Amino acid sequence: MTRDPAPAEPAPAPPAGADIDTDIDTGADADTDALDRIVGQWRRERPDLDPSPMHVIGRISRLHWALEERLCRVFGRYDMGRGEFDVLATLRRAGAPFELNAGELSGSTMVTSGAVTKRVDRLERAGLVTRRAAEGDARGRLIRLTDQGRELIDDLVGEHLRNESDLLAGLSPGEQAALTDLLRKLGRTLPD
Amino acid sequence: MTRDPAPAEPAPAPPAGADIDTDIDTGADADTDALDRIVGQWRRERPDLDPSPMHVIGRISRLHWALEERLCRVFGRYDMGRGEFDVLATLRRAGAPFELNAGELSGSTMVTSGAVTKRVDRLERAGLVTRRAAEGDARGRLIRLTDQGRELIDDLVGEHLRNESDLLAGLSPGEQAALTDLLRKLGRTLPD
DNA sequence: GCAGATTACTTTCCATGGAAAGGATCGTCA
DNA sequence: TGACGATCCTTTCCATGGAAAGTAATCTGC
Repeated sequence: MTRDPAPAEPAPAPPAGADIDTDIDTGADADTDALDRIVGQWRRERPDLDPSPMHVIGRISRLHWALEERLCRVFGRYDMGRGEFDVLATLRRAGAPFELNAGELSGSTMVTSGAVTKRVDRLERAGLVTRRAAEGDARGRLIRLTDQGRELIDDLVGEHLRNESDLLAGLSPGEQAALTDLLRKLGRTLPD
Repeated sequence: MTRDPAPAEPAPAPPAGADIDTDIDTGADADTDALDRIVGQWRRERPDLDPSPMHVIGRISRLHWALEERLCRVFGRYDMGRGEFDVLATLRRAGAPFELNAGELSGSTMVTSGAVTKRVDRLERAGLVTRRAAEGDARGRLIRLTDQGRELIDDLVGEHLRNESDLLAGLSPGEQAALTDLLRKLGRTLPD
């Protein structure tokens, strides 16, 4: 078995439109989704709490996983996982000579240095990157795309972006821009 | 070492405001962030491609992880991981008698049945849930909150929602509602 | 010029969850 | 009624990545 078919949420729960007084019509209609149901359940069970933050945070989480699943299908066609893709893409977009040290990769891909070591191990074994000591500092390791790695990521990124574009096709360009700005602002204003 | 401090993205990259012609002012200013830099790098390296979908999808991914990290701090104060929290919260919001079968938990929490088994194992060991056979169908297992589990999740959810509310405090109620609607629409219109 | 701190990466161990096989039970239909 | 397939959960094995210790090289201050 791969995945249980999910018999849907148990409780009925009310539709629940916009939960916050100021309602801005963005063109998205008020259809109910899994998060509306979850928020409705919380309203019923804990009327003393305001579950409305879940509308944003829960949807970001669910969308993340839904998108990730679809993106990884493309990576899979190239026998590649998300982690390897991130490393190749980071090296590629850094520009010639497509070489970064492990610390830069760790920072850009937001994983620990240990994870970078393992990702690079796999890519090196596949012949897509090489590792060499940095001149002048023998502690540093420079990871560089091979020609084969460069070709692969150049193909893959094209398909990846086509895929991403398809995934967003339900939103108009204006909606995509509005969403971008709201997400950027949320990221900038996160505490800590 | 816990996490390398990330020496920031290597290339400078242009500021890049809204990439899509129709620009809707949502109040978020045009400050540059990590994704603007990434998109700028791709524009420079692959001017033949349109990297703008990354503005939405990349930010959803980054925000997901940033939020997750902050949410898990609260769970950690209760010696609890994200997976256990999800199970307790799902049982709690289902309402009395706070009992669901493993399949329902699997569907609601979006993990495989195997993962549910392990999460429930841990919660059972901690005395927060019990497992019993469903009457009428000996294959089914009913997972139910104990009183202790109910008390814990009732406290924890309060803190969790306060935390989520703080995380969104940088957005006005109207912006939160607009973001909710856009995310809901994106979720509804995802291909597949 | 060298001891101790720091840096940069690797290694080891562990936690989590997916995939797929396994086991028990149930439903169906001959 | 009993065999076969479907369903529901558990088990096993594996992949991934984090935490923290380990290792080697570099820096700092004296």
